[in-house]
Amino acid sequence: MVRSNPRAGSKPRRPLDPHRKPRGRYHHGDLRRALLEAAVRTIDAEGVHRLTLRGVGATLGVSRTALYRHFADKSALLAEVAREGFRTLRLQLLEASRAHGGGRPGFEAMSQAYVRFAVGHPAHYRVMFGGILDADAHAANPGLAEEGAGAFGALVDALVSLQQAGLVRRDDPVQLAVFIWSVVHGVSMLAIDGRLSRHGPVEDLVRFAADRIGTGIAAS
Amino acid sequence: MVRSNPRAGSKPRRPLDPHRKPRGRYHHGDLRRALLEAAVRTIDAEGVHRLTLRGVGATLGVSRTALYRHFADKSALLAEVAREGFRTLRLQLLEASRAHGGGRPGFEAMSQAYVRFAVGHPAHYRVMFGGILDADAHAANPGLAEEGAGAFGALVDALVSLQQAGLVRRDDPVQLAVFIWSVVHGVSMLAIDGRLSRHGPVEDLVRFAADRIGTGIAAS
DNA sequence: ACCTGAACACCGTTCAAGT
DNA sequence: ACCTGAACACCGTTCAAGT
Repeated sequence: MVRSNPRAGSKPRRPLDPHRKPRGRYHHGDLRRALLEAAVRTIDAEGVHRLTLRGVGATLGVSRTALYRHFADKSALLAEVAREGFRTLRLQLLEASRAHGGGRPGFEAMSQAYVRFAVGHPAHYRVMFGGILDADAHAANPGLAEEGAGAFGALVDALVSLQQAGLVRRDDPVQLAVFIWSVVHGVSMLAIDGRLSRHGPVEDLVRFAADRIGTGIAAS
Repeated sequence: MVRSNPRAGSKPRRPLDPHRKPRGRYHHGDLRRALLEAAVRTIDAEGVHRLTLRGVGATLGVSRTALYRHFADKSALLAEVAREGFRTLRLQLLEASRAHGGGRPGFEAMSQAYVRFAVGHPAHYRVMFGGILDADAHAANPGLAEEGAGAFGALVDALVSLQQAGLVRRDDPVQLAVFIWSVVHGVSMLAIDGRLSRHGPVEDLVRFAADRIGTGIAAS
């Protein structure tokens, strides 16, 4: 996969797809965007620990240090990947909720959408939640926490609606949301780890969980 | 933290604690054991991504390749760390169950014990569940899956007891256990990530979750 | 502004050699 | 058996230099 004879040929760099470079001498239309997308692609295909800056550079036909014009370091790249992940997740949760109206069906649809996002983008999800980003990375990218809070907020809002409809007990909606979040997060993580493969389709487990939770948090 | 001037001095290796070497010319009483413990220590103190083979070697006053006598590679070391983690987790679950008898109190005690283990050994827990180990690592260490199944089995057994006592609805106990597992795993992961720090003590969330689940899975 | 190549200080892993 | 030092093929990051 990698040339085994270092510094041998003269300049056989730039492995693939030079058509990626739009025009202009040597800059992309939007290197930053391209970097982000390439990172997500290799992360989802091969896992975070396989992502190398030199690799994404090569994929884009760009030097391995070009990235530093757009991100402080590797960690900043990953933080941005996570931020966009939270944004996408929030949009998909809202869409699921909208498409199914409120009530129990809407609640289960959101749960399914959450787990579907995680299972559909396992490595992306892991960058968001897998402890890959440290405190410094969070501090350097305030938008990350914001988007994370936004995704969580979608859950809280849905719960509040259910409470107003008299479908859910009037506990603190934040505590309720944290509980629900734990469940879908737990299912997602176990599914991503392949630990649920012996136990039938994940959708079935999500449905079962949503039913049991529904009973557990129903208004009395 | 690391000497910045490479290959300068003659042999200022062996940074700390030569008293660690028992006797004999140059082997430990049990290098394998020492390696495992040193790995867990630095993992819990600094995180998995900070664990280097050269580092644990130096900590033990041993060459950086000595490890290869006891483990195939870094991944095999981590797999063994995970295996021991599952073993400890299972023992702590059983102990919590035993100490509180069956019933709801025993169930909540197990839940608390699970999350306590995770929060008490965050990086260790992440090696077990964080997707650090790939399929090859699992294939190379069959005991890992066994211990994982053992820990899960403790949960299933507890659920079966609750069913027999008429306290839990008679769904498939494995499906019930997977659901419960998702909840405690989700709480653990979010707690480890520091995402619950704004929402009060984790114990409170676990108690709340156990209550709501208890209602949700109660025998009708 | 944006990009490059060379250099630096790390890694994990292999291997011939020592006892 | 168990351990070592040197070497190899990688990393992320910095920096002077190019356009």
